[in-house]
Amino acid sequence: MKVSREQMAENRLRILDAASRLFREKGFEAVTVSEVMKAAGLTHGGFYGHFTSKDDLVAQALASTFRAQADDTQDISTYLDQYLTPRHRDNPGAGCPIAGLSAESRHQGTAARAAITEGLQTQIARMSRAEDGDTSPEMRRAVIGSWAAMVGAIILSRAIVDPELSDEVLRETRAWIKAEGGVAEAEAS
Amino acid sequence: MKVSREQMAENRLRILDAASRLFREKGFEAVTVSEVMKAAGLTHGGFYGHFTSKDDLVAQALASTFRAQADDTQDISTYLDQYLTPRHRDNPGAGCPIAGLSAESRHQGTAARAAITEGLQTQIARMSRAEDGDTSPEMRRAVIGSWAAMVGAIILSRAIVDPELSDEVLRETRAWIKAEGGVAEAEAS
DNA sequence: TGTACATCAGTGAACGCGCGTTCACTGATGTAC
DNA sequence: TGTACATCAGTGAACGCGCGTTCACTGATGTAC
Repeated sequence: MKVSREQMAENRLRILDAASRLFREKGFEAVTVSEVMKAAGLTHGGFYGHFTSKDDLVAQALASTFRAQADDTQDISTYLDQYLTPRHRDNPGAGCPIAGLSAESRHQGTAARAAITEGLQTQIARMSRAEDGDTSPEMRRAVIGSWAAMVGAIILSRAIVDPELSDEVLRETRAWIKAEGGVAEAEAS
Repeated sequence: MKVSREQMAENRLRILDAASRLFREKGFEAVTVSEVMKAAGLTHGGFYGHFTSKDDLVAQALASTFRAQADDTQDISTYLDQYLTPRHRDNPGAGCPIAGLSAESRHQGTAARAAITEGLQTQIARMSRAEDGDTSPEMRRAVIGSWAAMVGAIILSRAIVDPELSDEVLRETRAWIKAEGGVAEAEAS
């Protein structure tokens, strides 16, 4: 049955949110169109009224997730402490889409990879900007290096079965970034 | 037709090598059993004479890859220079299995995840050992942090479509690790 | 404002395809004598 | 050493299943009068 225009717009958002969470939890390929629609409270047949294909959903869900993430501007040093935690590691569905999906995006379509690239670009640019609005090369370098270490540590900690080693990777990477060449240090200089 | 025992052992190795390369290139799920067997010069039907399932192949291919990698003991500082390069980024099939597959291993079976965990464990232990055979906590921390940054940088550089930003991530992460808290520094202390 | 009707968002059965897996068969291997 | 035969690695057609996608249908929406 037909629904109102507002209802349809809300359904579309619910599909995107469900897809974003499921993709981060289980990966693009393991999630089915039916599963996404069911999680959004709909049946699979209506999917193609909102999106042209599963590839299209992947790309739009990524873009939508980055849009949502860009809104909550974070203090960089508290961001690190929230990022490299068992809580983030154990909740990929609500976690960072770069950590959860950038590796798999390599095997996805052009639009999905473009969305990931753009998300990374804006994230790096945003984190590199100091409080006075300037961006020094040292700052940008520290952001890129720290960011690579953060994403890598979450990915490794999720891959590791042994809980002790997994915790150690998070803890030691966090300490290493902070002590040795973190963003705060580049900020201060 | 039946083949000799040596021929069969060689075929098994060819299947494992082809699988290892294809998995790193295209991911576990995108590679089919038929594709692996064809790359090994065989037909798909014979597959189940060597492995009990595709999951079994995934686990055994990973274990075999780590065994091969453990042999070539590397000097750590030259390892970094070889690792964070466009060459490595552009040749995942011959590249580091951790960088290529650890993110996807989360969605694989128990045996595959155990193989990844063990591979990581031995790699960290091997890299943490100084020339005199000792392992200091500082050394281990620097290895874990550097290693997370290296894996993260390769994954990000492969996800990024823009070649300039991709190169920058490799270059700046390499410089950041070296300058700010790399393994060499912990070695020297 | 009330009514008649065209529109169209959502439903659920059905389709085609490719995948992992199975199996009857083939013919070279390697063993028993 | 030579021969007869049981074994079994590899072949390729076939199977079942789940996936993405399509489509005829339903019935609430919202517009024309």
